[in-house]
Amino acid sequence: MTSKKVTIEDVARHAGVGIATVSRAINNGEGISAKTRTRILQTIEELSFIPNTSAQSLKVRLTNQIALAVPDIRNAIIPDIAWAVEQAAKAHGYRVVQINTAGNARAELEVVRDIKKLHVDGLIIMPLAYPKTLPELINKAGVPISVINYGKQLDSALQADVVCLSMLEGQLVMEHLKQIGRSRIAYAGTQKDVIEDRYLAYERALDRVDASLVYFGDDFSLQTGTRAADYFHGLAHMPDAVYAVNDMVAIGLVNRFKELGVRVPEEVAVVGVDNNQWTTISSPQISSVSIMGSEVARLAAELLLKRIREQIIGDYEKVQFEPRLIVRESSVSLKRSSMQDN
Amino acid sequence: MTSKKVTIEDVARHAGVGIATVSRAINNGEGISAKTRTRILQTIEELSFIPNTSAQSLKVRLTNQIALAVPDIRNAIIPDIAWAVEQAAKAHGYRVVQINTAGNARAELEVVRDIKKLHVDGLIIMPLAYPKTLPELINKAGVPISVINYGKQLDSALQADVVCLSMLEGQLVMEHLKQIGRSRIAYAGTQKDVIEDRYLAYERALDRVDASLVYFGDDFSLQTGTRAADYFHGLAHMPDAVYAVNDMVAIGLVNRFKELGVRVPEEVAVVGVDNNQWTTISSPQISSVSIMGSEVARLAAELLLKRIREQIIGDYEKVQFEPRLIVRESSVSLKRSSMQDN
DNA sequence: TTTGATTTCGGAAACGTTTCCGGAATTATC
DNA sequence: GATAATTCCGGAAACGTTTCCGAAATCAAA
Repeated sequence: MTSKKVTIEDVARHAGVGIATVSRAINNGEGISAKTRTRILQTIEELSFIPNTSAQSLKVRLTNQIALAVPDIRNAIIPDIAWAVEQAAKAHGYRVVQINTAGNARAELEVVRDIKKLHVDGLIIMPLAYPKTLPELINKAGVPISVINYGKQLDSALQADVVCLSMLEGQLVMEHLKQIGRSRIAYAGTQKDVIEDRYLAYERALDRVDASLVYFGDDFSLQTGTRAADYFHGLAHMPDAVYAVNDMVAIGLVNRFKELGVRVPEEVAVVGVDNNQWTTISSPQISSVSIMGSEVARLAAELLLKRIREQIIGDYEKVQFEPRLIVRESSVSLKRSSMQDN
Repeated sequence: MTSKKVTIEDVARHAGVGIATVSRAINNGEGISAKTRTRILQTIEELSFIPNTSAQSLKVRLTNQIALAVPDIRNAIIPDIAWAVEQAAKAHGYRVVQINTAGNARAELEVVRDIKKLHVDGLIIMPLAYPKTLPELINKAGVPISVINYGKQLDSALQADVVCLSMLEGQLVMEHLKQIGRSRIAYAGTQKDVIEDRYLAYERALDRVDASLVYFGDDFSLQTGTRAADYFHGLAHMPDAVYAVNDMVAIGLVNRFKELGVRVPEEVAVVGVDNNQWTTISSPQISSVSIMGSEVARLAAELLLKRIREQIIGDYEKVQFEPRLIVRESSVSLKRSSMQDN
């Protein structure tokens, strides 16, 4: 709209140099004297020249963009993750293109299969559905990939950097609930294979699973928590504790229990996972496990960017963070609340 | 990594045609027979050829990308907005690059000033700081822009599509509070010029403003609400209602009031703005104003994409959505709660 | 000064597309 | 079956950079 496009050639002509020299000036290249550089920089300023990114990308085969594929930016800790990734990327001069897979298996496959179409130098993916062929596609993607993994144990031969929790969240929760003397422990979450490890930890912690104490909803929403509470409340013999797959569900549970006149934590203890900001706002405050979303995301981004920058192939990093249990009112009654395990 | 790059020339050679013809096949171009097209498409499949986006962009001057600049993806309704924009963009074959301005005036200016560097066909910006020179920069950006406006009345000559609320949120809240008989109405928010219109509505609704009833915090967080509650509670003469700039602040307020033994809504009514999902989870549930984030965002995206597609210049749309007040427990005691104004 | 070593610079060839334009092949018309 | 009208196709010129390579200019050493 504003006038005609000004190119590197215009700059060269104005400054009385060759285009190669202008290019060198732009990219802090070698072999250019200080004085011509400043002169060129100055005429660039005057003409308000902006290098054409497409032409640059075409030549250098790098776009300075990475893709971030998450299930749904609206959920739980994902905004934190998106934020952390964007910050890290920006610090390295990279832009982030957002992709929501809706936790849809096909969408997850598609994004890695078609990653080449996306015009990016790398991909950070946080899977939810973990479709069978995902690892295979990752291995042949031809583009550096970092995986943010909250769901499921992955093949250690996966050709991608993987950052995850140590998968001990569930164990932490279950140990805590047993330790405070609960014996009829229920589970509330989504389909068992969605965040598999959270559910598997539940099974592992019990001698035998009472199927009536397991509630699988459609998602991780507040509503799932609400429905789970209704379900448990309708049972002939209610649980005395619920391990919720995340804080949203935990809050939904607690809230509905309150409405139903069930006392938390006296009659039912509830513990969530994520340790999001609402845990301290809910009443009672929610015991939860901190899963360090920002740290995990930042590291995933750093690893990816390093791999891109240094053109590393192979030698993939597998990093685990340790979750921390934060005990609050929903699992321990007031006098002991707000203390924190280590 | 996987083999050498396969280009349009390889496809042409394999299919025994010219590259121009391959290009036509890719782009559903005119002047190509059905049979050669299918043949070419087939060899494209065989060679798993992917057109180089940079080369295309260089030639066509379009990148199929738009930028979305928001204050902070972690806050309030912004995830909803990001989601809606991404969905709309995807439906039109566009990708979204995320930018967080942190509500920082410099960052907001920078993103529109340097939009050309961003490699995008258009920009959706949701300002927060509204720096003085922003409109001027928008006018000379040279790239289509949609503004998602929640903060402040904008010059109607602004050369951008603008989607916003009708700015009646504040008025709705104030009318409601007066109607339920409150007279000492307080305001809790951020600096008055940040979401200016929300505060201005407060002033407009009152004959005179009692400065002691206005609390300006640092942000819209739960903490700001908590601190505001402490502040109001410390007053010699407490307010009997608080209009909170958003739900986060409202929830922070309600929660702290509860801890301080102040009864909501009997002693103090609290109303927020945003109508986010936590309003119904909080206890008491929060009366709030729905600001239709998703609808606003979707429309902003559609307008932008249309402008890009049809290369429209000028003739800018200014659309307003009407907010709706949702009355819940934090402003009206239980028996009358959960009803809904129109 | 001359010579040689070292900087600094410019021309031109990519990079992988799209698209204009002219020519070849096909179809329609008589 | 010849000609005209159409359709289909290919060559080649962009698009705006980066970078190789050789030439020119500068500097150091003799």
